[in-house]
Amino acid sequence: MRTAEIPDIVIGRLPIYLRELELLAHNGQEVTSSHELGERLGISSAQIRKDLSWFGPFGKQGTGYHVNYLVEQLRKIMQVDREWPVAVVGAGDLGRALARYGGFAHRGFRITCIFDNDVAKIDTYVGNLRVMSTVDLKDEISLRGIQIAMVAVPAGSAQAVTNALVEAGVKAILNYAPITLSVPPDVHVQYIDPATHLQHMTYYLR
Amino acid sequence: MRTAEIPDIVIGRLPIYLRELELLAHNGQEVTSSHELGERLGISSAQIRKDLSWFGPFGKQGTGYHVNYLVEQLRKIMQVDREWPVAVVGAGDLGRALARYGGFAHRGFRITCIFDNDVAKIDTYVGNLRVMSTVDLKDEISLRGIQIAMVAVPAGSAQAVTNALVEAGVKAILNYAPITLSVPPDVHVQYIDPATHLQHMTYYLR
DNA sequence: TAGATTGTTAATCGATTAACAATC
DNA sequence: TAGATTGTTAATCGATTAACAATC
Repeated sequence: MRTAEIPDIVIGRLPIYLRELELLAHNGQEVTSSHELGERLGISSAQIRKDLSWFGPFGKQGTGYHVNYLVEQLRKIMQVDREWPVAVVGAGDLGRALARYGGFAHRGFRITCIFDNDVAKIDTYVGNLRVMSTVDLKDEISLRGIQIAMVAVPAGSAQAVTNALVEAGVKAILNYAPITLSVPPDVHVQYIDPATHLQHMTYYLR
Repeated sequence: MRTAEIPDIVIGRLPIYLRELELLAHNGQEVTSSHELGERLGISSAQIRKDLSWFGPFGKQGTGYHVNYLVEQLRKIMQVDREWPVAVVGAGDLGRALARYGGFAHRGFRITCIFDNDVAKIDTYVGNLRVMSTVDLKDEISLRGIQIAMVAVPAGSAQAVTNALVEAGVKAILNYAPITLSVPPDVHVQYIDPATHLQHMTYYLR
């Protein structure tokens, strides 16, 4: 049962738990505990148990959690027990790096198309992907039923690109442009802006 | 006065405020209000006023905030009223994209060196920067007094790279490797992992 | 002046932690 | 059994919001 009242801050920690559990599984570890997981992630064991308990009892008293089982359950919960097609908009350095990044394949995602508005880039290839014109963005994305997109265009074009994505039916946007996007309430946006992250830390430097 | 008790969650919003104010300034707007800013950022006006009030009174009743003045103040608070040298570790697609990214220059940062352990990459150039061997990482970074680094290496090397950075005196790390790092308490880490961000959103997709 | 908006307080809301019975 | 660890409750802690006097 997916209850709507689960806090978003809890949802945001699930991928971190999953990633660490996958690492444990990769190392051949079969069982772990909230204490061990918390230790490795810098999170309290109580918080991990509380977060998981929103979704069901996954552990055994005295024993802990079976790593593979918990991985499987978390993948189901986050719906990454499948492969989501993802569109990249922008075929600059960043867009091309994202399109070629090997880290998506085993985590539920596949980049299936890339767009740019620069005629010098259209019809060039990034790996196996032919760069398409943003003119065709809306048709291609809605035709393919793509729900997830990564925006890697300059700040000045990001809102227009976002509007086109939303019109095409995209419901989740990972935005690399250094700008806050305006989207309808049913569209999710996550922000990645390295300068913003760095500025968060410079506050603490002496 | 920089009081230690200011919540980190407040600090994390300051760069967002700054970014939006810089955009307003760029558009030639001279005055704004907590209401307008909140509207644009999807944050309540009360929260913006409360956040800013940790650092001083910056506005005028009835009028709001002078954009340029608030930009200036926020830059001082976050210490980005200067230029921080930043090291990039990893000269793969991502590391090179970061080293060439034009978005740092006006936000307080300059990439001043890039490292890789691949002999095929060492001594090649990324823009003006010569790729240096990770063998020299510790000496170069401590010699130059660099306090900020971005880690763009595979997950398997990220902790070792981090240890070297910490030994060299780095106090702020922006980590692109999909792994939770272990660092001393005086070292700050921010995480950017696109797959994690995407997984956060797939939970909500239907 | 009248209208607008700040800075701040107190109230509300939500998240984290501590503690422990249940039980493997 | 004895030791360990979960799942859950209640208490604590912290963050957000509402409201408004002050004042531009």
